[in-house]
Amino acid sequence: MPARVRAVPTLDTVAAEAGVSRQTVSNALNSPHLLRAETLERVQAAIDSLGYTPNRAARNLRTKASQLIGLRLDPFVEGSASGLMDRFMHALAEACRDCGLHVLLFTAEDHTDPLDGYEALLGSRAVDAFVVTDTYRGNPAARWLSDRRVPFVAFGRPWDDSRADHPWVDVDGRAGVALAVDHVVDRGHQRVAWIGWHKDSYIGEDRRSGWVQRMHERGLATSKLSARGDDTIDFGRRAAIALLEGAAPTAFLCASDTLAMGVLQALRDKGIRTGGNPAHEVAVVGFDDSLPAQVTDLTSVRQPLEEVAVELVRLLDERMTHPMDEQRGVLLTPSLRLRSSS
Amino acid sequence: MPARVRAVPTLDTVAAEAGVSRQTVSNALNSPHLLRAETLERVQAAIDSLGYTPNRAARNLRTKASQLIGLRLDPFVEGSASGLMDRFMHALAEACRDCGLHVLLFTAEDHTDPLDGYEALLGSRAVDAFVVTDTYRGNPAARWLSDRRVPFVAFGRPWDDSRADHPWVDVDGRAGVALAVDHVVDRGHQRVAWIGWHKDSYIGEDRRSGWVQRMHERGLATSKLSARGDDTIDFGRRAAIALLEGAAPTAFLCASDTLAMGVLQALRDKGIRTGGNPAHEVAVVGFDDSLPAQVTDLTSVRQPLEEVAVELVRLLDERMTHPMDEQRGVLLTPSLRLRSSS
DNA sequence: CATCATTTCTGGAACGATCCAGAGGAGACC
DNA sequence: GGTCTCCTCTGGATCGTTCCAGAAATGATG
Repeated sequence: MPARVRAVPTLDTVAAEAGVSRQTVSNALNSPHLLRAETLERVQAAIDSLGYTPNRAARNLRTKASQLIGLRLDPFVEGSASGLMDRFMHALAEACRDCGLHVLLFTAEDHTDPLDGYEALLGSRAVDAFVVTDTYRGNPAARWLSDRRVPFVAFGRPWDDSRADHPWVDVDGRAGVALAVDHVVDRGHQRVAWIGWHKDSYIGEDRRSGWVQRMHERGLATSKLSARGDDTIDFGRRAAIALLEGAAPTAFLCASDTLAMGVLQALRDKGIRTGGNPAHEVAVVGFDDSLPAQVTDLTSVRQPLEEVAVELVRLLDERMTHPMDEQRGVLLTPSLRLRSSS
Repeated sequence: MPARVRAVPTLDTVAAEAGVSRQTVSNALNSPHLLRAETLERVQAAIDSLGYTPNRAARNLRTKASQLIGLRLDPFVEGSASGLMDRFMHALAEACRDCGLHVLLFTAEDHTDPLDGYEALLGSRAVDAFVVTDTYRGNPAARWLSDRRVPFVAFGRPWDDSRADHPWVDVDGRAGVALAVDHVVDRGHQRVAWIGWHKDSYIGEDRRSGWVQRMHERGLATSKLSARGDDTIDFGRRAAIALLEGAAPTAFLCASDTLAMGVLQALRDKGIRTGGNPAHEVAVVGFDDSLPAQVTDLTSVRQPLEEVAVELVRLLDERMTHPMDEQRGVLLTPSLRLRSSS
């Protein structure tokens, strides 16, 4: 004798229990205002007593929507990753929950193809929209998705595509670095150096411009105080040494925590103390507030990823409900996490 | 005049194009061996020319499966997180791809409730199974899911539940620490200390047992060489100082990179060099190979998360296709990432 | 009371796939 | 030729929901 298994309740089960029609139960869930208060109550009771939950697949089929947001994970680059993705995914999942959405992760089979993976999910209608994050060096996916009228939102500005008209959210790196300049200058530092990335990095130049602009606004010179190179600890170290032997800055602002780690090493090797007092300490500020920054007590510019996620989902939601509306980008301001390195 | 939109192709569209029935197209995709070679080719051509992709929602409805694996993200704990989650999610997404599965992220509304979120996804049949990761202190979710016969696999042993019979994958922390013992002892260290977590942590005691056991196997004493406390940098620092003033170890093995960071700080403060030579250097080994470890050049035990993910998905896949089979746990061995701290 | 508008509820059709039972045809064997 | 088997292919039913058009009940109005 087979075990008696209680069948999973459906709309019809609930309808029978409540003594109404299938459609009325559906309305109780999706448009409760259409029901008489007394009926609604009865249906609710039936739903509760049976423990009914609508079947997602059936709903998806009928409404042609999956309530899923696709997020492509690109290969984890050991060491260079600042660990932001972890925090970002948490924030995104949390933001999605409030709209009844969920995040679906996928990866490319061919990581060198920036479009791989999107088409399959789209064709099978497995996701309603995408969040595109890999915008560090231009973003082919953005244009491709745009051309196909696929709903998506980018984390990162379309630096290299002035025609782009998709919604995006980004963090104002320039403003973040300006904060850092103010911070060290307020503490009395005057020779404030910049260690950043190569000139072809849009993000790098944006952050650097915050340093240049704010330094000039504060009446300070920037010449001979700047270095550009790879995003490695080693470059940070070498750049710091070279600068110390040249213009002898008392503060270093870096385009990344990685570079800042190099600066800290250089200072330690040279026996120079770090801290905020320009008289006998050198200040160091990083960017991203990564785990290493937190651990080494490094002051760092922190991206408001939680806000970013909320804005991304808000834009997506608007895009999906009112596809017509013009949407512009959203620029959020980072904050400075003060620690003992400055 | 509305824009002419090419309708999304369905099975019927393809069937008409290929001059066969709907079911034949379905078979071409799911059971190609049932078709005559010539027919298969014709159907394939039709599929390609129309750019047909099966609709996921319809398939899910009919087959009562979503091909989605649920993964609950618990709140991101600033600082204490070792950043493993990032690498793990990548590995999991990648492993899922090879089985035609995808990862669906979700979060709890009430983070203190270890079961929150599971029921809703299960009731709506939005996911087929779960991967449960938060097994650091017992795991109520495992038993709850087990009782409901929900397919799931745990990353982490069921330490506290001997009756548990669900499949799991874990990393052999004891073996990892034993590797570390061998490493430093091979370099000539004899007084090798352990800095770990409180006694009530199963994982902590497991790792510690690797130290105790292997030390004794190598004929070395462990008494007065051990400290247990919170998983903080500060405790690591204080424990190291206390030990140095007592049994004066020349090597420190730590239950986490966080603790190891504290040890490194203590050594630096005391002007003691780190490295592998017991004559004039103190060796330090961490656990998890986190970003800070990589950045500070700390030798660390590295969990094989990529293998873990593959095994998890393999077990899930087996569980879903042969629900009857008994399944046991899988224990994977970590490796030692050698760096300059030892 | 008759009429009409409004609110409330109903049941058939549809979404796009797979399950299943069976039809049709080719070949084997007596 | 007849019968039986095996290989291919077909079409109706079905999964559980929402859309839609219209029916029934209710209330307002002359």
